[in-house]
Amino acid sequence: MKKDNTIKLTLLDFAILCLIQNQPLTGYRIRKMFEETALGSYSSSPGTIYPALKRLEKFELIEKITQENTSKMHFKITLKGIFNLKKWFLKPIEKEDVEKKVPELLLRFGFMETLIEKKDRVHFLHSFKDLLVNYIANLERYYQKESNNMPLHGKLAFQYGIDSNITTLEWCERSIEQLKSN
Amino acid sequence: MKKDNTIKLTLLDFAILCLIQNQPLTGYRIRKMFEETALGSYSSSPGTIYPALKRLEKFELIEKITQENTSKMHFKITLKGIFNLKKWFLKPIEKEDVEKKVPELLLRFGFMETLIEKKDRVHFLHSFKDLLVNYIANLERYYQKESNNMPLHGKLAFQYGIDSNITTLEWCERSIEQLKSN
DNA sequence: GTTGCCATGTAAACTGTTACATGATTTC
DNA sequence: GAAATCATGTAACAGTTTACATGGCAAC
Repeated sequence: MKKDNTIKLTLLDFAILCLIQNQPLTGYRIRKMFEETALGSYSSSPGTIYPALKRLEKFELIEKITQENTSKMHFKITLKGIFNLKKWFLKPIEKEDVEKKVPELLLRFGFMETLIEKKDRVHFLHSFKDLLVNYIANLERYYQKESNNMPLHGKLAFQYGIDSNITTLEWCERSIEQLKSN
Repeated sequence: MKKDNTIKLTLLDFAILCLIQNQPLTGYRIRKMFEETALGSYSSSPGTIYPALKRLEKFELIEKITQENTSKMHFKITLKGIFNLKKWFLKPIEKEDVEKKVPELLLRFGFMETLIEKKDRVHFLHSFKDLLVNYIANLERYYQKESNNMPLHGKLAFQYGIDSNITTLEWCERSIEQLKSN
């Protein structure tokens, strides 16, 4: 019996689980995915990936398998891995996520399609949207009050923050429509 | 005589230098700035800030001073610190910065106003813009070719990447105008 | 006079970076 | 047969997180 069964995983760990949720991959393939695809923001160096795979294996979230034809070693997600991935996908979105962890939210959304029901995926976007509306209002309120004391570059950088959150909000709205009409 | 006079600094180190470039601050004030202002993406925990201050002091980029009236200890940027900050502000923007390090570029832009001449600040934005145009074209080319093989969520997440880069591009263009008319 | 904020730190555990190292397989 | 790519790792180092720890000062 374990005292603490909560497993603490990094964003990279989840990204790896996402990648292999549908098909087993070799460590090298995983590295190349991070290096060459749109997932480029995650480290692909061997000193990061191999220790991460070891970690995930230790937690029994992935397992080594050997494919008959090629005899090469692949990593496959386990049931426990699927369970943890699902839990992560469905975790309620917090204020803090919207303010500081948008890339993580996008990773979750981008890979939840096969494991999560449509109504929960739509709910994810609605929740994301609602928090964004609130956050943008706060940013605009702050800007109204403080912008006269800000230097030009400060103002522009702050404006960038508002702009990019509005873009995210509009993306949420369009994505909700896309999901509904699907 | 030192063999290697290149000082390797983290993004947090630069953020601290940015904050104190105009007025000395206590360690606590610096922490609060990261915690409460728009700079919230940088860690504000004491275990991060105080070691960073020690690091910067070791490199002689900041120094401790005591203000007469309050007798409290403040950190002040040194000439060497100013020099390194300026060098960082003026570093040419690379392809990789635009693809993976936009927050760093925004930090540089947001705090370069007092130390960098206007023509160089405009050049920064132009260079940023040009690299974005190219990156967005690549993303769109990729999307055109691959989107039919992508699952819905993959497409939407990828579209988010395109959208947010277009927003950044438009922000660059507007900011160039703002700088010019100033 | 106690609650809360100002203020500064340390220690352990963990993650990630960089560089090194090795060997198999594929391609020209 | 050489070069490039596939493939898997290790070691040293640096930075971050989390938790712990302490004490002064101000406000109510």
